[in-house]
Amino acid sequence: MAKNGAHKKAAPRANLGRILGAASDLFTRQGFHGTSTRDIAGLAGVSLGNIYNYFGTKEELFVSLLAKYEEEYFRPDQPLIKALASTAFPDHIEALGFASRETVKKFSAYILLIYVDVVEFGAKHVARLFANMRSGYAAALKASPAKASLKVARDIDPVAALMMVTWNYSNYFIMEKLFKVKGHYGLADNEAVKLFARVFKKGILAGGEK
Amino acid sequence: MAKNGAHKKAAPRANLGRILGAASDLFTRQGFHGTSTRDIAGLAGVSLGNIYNYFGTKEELFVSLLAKYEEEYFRPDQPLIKALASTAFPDHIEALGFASRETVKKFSAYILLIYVDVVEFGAKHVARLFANMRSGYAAALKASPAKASLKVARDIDPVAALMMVTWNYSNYFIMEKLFKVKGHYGLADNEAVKLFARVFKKGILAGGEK
DNA sequence: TTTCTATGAACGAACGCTCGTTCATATATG
DNA sequence: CATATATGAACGAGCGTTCGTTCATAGAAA
Repeated sequence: MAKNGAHKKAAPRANLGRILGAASDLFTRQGFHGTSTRDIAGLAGVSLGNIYNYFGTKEELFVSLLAKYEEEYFRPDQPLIKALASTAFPDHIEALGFASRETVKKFSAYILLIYVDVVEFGAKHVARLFANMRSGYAAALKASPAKASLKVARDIDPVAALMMVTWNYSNYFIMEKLFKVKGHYGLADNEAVKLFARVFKKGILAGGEK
Repeated sequence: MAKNGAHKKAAPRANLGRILGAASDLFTRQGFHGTSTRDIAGLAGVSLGNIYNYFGTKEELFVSLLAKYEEEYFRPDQPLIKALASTAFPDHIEALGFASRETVKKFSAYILLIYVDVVEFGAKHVARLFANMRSGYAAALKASPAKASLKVARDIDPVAALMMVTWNYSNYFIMEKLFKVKGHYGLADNEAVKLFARVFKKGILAGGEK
């Protein structure tokens, strides 16, 4: 950071990161309209007016936050993206479970901001994300090392099955994390991951035991 | 020195319902902090001050709304509650799917208000709802007409399986309805219900075909 | 019946405060 | 110098809430 020598000097645009961090903290805890620009400036340790050197409006700041997280979320090295690309679906379903858990933990702020957008903006800024959801999963499956079509039952669409598994896991951990319930199934995380994988592989009905 | 009021003749406490209805509309569209008491009074066709004849504070109005919906949601004649009580789990898994769809449609306002609470109040008012979730499903299963333990594979906890099925369906339709994506799996509602039931019964892997 | 009193829903101006945003100004860098 | 960054007072609009008041109605008293 300090590429300049002995003299004290703030890194250029250092306050940008502080503003984004403070806004993320507050928006995720009190929502958009429940957070004031003075709150953000105060937590960031920055003057009120300085926020407007970086963002035209409060909503623009919110949108920038969403964009920043989105960019990070979909990078190939992030847990769920990596798992979707490398997992031999429908083998190793558990791997998708653990990747979902890691992702929800790592990106809980992002997920909460998406909920904020749904609640306070009618999903205005995130609708695009969900509109083409299926094609992302289809691409992941196509690039997958295993031939899913061979191992998935012939009467099941592999893409839909992959989405079902992934979202089941994600929603489970979202409920744990965001709704602040610990073990709402009465199970530890690993046990829940194993249970879901067991059901997804062979079904609930007796006769499908391993 | 007051003005002459234009009083409408109406049933006593008739405005209570109008206030609750307007608040529900607005809170679900703009969130709690994004909705002003003047907005609510205006939409309800009621004076600003009159709101405070019924509710001590704006937050109290919000909490009353949540309580009203909760009471209605858990009545025995509501679709999902009825389905959980009467369905012979794990038979007729589809019935849980259709009941979930009906419930999400009928109670979309309630569900959105729960999200509002999560986003703007840190789940303060709804945490209790989720804390003892498992016991509700366990009770439903106990009162179920079929002996679930006989038909569920021996290595699967029937209560957890019932929760998994129900929440999978609910979360699917919540995403359809609240996030405003139509057919995010690329399937019509009935097809999605059938697909999920198929997977839950016999699993994804080849060899479990019907 | 008529008259009086008590009740509480309804009103909306007003209060004190906070909101998002702007702007004149200051400072430091290059 | 010019440029980028920072400050916080100031602005006007809007906020949740309060409060003095009006008035339709109900019941008691005559």
